[in-house]
Amino acid sequence: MNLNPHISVDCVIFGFSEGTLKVLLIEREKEKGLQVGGHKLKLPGSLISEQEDLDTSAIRTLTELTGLKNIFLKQYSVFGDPGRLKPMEDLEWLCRTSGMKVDRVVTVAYYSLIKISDSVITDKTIWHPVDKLPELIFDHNHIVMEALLNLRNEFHTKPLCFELLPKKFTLRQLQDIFESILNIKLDSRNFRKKIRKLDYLTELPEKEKNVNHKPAKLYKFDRRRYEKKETPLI
Amino acid sequence: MNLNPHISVDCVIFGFSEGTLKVLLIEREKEKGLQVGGHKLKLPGSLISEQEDLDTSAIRTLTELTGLKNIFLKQYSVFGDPGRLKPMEDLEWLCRTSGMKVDRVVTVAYYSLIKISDSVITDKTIWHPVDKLPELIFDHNHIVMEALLNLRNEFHTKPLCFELLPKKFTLRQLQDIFESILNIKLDSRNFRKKIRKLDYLTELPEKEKNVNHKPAKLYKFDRRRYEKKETPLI
DNA sequence: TCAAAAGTGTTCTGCGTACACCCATGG
DNA sequence: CCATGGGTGTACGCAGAACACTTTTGA
Repeated sequence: MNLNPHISVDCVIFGFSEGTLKVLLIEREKEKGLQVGGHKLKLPGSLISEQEDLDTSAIRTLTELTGLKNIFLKQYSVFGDPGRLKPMEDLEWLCRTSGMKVDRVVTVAYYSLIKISDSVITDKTIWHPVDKLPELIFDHNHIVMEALLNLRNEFHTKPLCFELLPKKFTLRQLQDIFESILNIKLDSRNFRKKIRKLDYLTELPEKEKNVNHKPAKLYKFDRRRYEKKETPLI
Repeated sequence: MNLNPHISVDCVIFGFSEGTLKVLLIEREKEKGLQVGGHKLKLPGSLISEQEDLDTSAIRTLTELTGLKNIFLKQYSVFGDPGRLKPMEDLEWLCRTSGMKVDRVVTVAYYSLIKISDSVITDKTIWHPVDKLPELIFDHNHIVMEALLNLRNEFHTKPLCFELLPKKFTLRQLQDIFESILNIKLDSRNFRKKIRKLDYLTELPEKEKNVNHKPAKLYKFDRRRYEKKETPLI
């Protein structure tokens, strides 16, 4: 496969567990003989290949590096500052691993939001809380922060929350997700009132089990019905 | 100036006159000896130069090709389909004019919205109504349509409308702009009620002149006050 | 019987919407 | 005095926000 050493793709994969939003990072291989930057983390991404569309490159790269499949990636920005491939040791690492003389790279950035529990990922990957990221290589911290802004915007209008829930879920779980991703508090009476009006959320004839409090009803998201109207959720 | 033959920028400049939304296009030079595609139109754009940031490249390119200065350009998407440089005669034209062996180009797209009357533009440029564009080179028709979607979205939340109005304007002018860009009808009583609540729109002690009907009051947009709150306009 | 979370209804306020008439000017 | 567009107010319905108590379960 022919790489194009001028353009890359990077994927910011958000996930949700234990009430916090996380990003999927990759441990850059520790290299002997090079002290600096040995253990840095990076986003899954790579140079694109010559005959591939950008979106396809992003999807393939993500699968190769993390094991994730069938993920919808949204392109949200491009980063092309001629000085973005700093510090020097990061650039050297890139030249070594790609086997190409790399100079300036414009990167096309994608993001997605997935359920951590479902995802089968390789052992080089790490889910790291977004709110206290270490220093990543190149401008990847910046790329993550921009993705987060985009995610929050989309969250209001698209049914992203259901990506994070099991098929059957309680309204409390749904509310928790809104609260922590958007970093707000919601009144549960008002929240439920609003939810009840959405005809694409259907109540199941089942309840939670084995909880030591009143068991909650289970609901599911009916994507068919949702597609018909494009109404903001919250 | 060193060109990078792998990455380009393209600018979709929208303008408004005679009640319709227009795009700024450039006549590709008619070339003798080449029948095909002689008179095609294109967006202002070009390959980026090696040491320049993407945004800077876009601004510079726009000025060079159209004469427009001090325009805020918003990056909204990237187009990188390996087959986008079709048809063949368009690609040949690009190689000839850039003097480079060009193969695949990923283009970063920007858009903006300006007042046509103000703009000093060179004589190779043409303002063309968006709703009946001819066939442009490469995938530029597609790039324009994507820009239009983004423009309409932004129009609700950002004070873009004032870019299209003179410093002093009437509420009718403002309403006309909303109606035609968003392609909707507004009730003028309700529209004015809403506008009156915005404290960053200030009434001037002046009126329209030389109209053969009741002259309208003039208003101005107070950007200072607007910056303090980021409220959607409509 | 206790702890813990589920579940429910009312009131108030502000916003969007529908709708019809008089006013000031130039010709 | 007429044509033209400027300018205004009211009433209704819906949605968001504030707010407290009862219910069901497992331990």
